Amino acid sequence: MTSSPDRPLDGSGKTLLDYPRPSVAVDTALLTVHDGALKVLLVRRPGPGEGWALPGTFVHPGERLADAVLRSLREKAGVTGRSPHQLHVFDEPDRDNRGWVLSVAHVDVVPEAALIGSAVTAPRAKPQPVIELVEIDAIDSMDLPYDHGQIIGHAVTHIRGNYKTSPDPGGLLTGPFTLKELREVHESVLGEPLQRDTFRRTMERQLSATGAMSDGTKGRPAALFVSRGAT
Amino acid sequence: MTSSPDRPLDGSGKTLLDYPRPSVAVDTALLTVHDGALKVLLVRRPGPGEGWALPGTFVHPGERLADAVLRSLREKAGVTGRSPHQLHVFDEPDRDNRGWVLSVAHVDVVPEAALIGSAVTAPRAKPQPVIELVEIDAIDSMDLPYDHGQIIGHAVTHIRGNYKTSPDPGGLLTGPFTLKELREVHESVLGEPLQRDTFRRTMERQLSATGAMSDGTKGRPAALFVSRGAT
DNA sequence: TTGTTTTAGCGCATAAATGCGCAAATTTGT
DNA sequence: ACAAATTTGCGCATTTATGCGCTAAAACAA
Repeated sequence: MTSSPDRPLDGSGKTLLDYPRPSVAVDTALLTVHDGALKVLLVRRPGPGEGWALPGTFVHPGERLADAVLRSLREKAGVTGRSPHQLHVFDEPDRDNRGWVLSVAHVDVVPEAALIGSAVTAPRAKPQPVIELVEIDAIDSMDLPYDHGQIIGHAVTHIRGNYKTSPDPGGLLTGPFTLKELREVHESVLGEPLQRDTFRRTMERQLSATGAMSDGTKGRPAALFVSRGAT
Repeated sequence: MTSSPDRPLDGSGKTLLDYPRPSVAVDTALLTVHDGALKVLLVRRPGPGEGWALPGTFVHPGERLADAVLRSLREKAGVTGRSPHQLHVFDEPDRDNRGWVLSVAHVDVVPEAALIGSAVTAPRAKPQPVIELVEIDAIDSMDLPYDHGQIIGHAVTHIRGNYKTSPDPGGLLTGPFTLKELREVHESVLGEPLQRDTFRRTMERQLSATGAMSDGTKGRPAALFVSRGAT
């Protein structure tokens, strides 16, 4: 490829395109809660190097990293409407046998309900599913490619840190929720039980009561809340 | 450039080199404490687009991001022996008029003593210095290029977070130190006074007394400490 | 020897945080 | 009407954290 005539030349009379450049990929640990446990979404890689991996893609020209993440989640997993957060750039020069590839790891959280209609729940006409949710504790025994195991570790640490102080920062609960629902989703993410009063005191100042009560339950209906400042 | 014959082909018969790729740069906010204030190291950019900026460079093939950071600190500022931490990838497609450039922002901390002999303190034979230390509060009025102002903001937040809980995690104090010296360097980084007893209680469990006392002072000599787990 | 200087340990009052048992409140079921 | 179920507010004891004045300790100066 020849130099672009409309780009500035440097001190050696060259443009950026005259120098070797890496391919840049994005990989995303998409976390959700299913059956009371924190899980990560894996996709099946076809062809050589097949197996389970995090959804990812190479970044296209003119594309933001987050846009590449969103494209890969849609194309590989049928998931839309996320807002990924950068974690770390994995830069081992020989991490990919195809050549020099940097991977910008991301993390995002998705409510289980948003996976309805995605490849997770599509009828399994094929003998093997293209996507699955895997419990965090089962990742170590899966032999994922590249640094995907490390990416998941980073992601879990990051998200659990957020869940220590803020009410459902990942938006796992859609719509108003009760204090008990909030605590339970936090317990699922953090993987440990939480003391009811301590949890309530931490969260209540960041919540707004909706004035409505939960319904359809035997026993005292619980008050419904939304997060303050949540859109 | 033609495809490399020894690299795997993808489903379209192409290698990675057949696809457009961005240039990847690293930029580093190198922080230090000087005269009791937190400062960032800026370097002078020659030629077009001259002015002050964070030290940075393009990543070379086979090079880790941290190695590129170290190379840029050595070449642009004469600083060696650091261990940079990744902060964030700045990925605005048009952030650089030379073409598609991603910048991986880093942060590191350097003791003022390690700048001795670097370009900071070299005799100023030229009419303009090539390097300077700028107080954090003065950055907003400097009109730095690209996203360097944001990088500095991220870096300061990150480092100040570390200094809230750990004794001198950036290694600004070289060798054993007194509790007062430790507190003073923390106050310089955080930009606010700290309560003596509260600070001591937070830090003392992460410190080992050396058994030695400071000397050469009038008044009671203070005990000397090192951080636990510090190399 | 005494006084001054400097550092920091500590007693203590106060404030804040935590965890738990109890029961008020509000529903459904009989 | 009463019982059962469920949620959660709260009183309270306990634990933990904070800030400050006082002074012990160990140096140097006179």
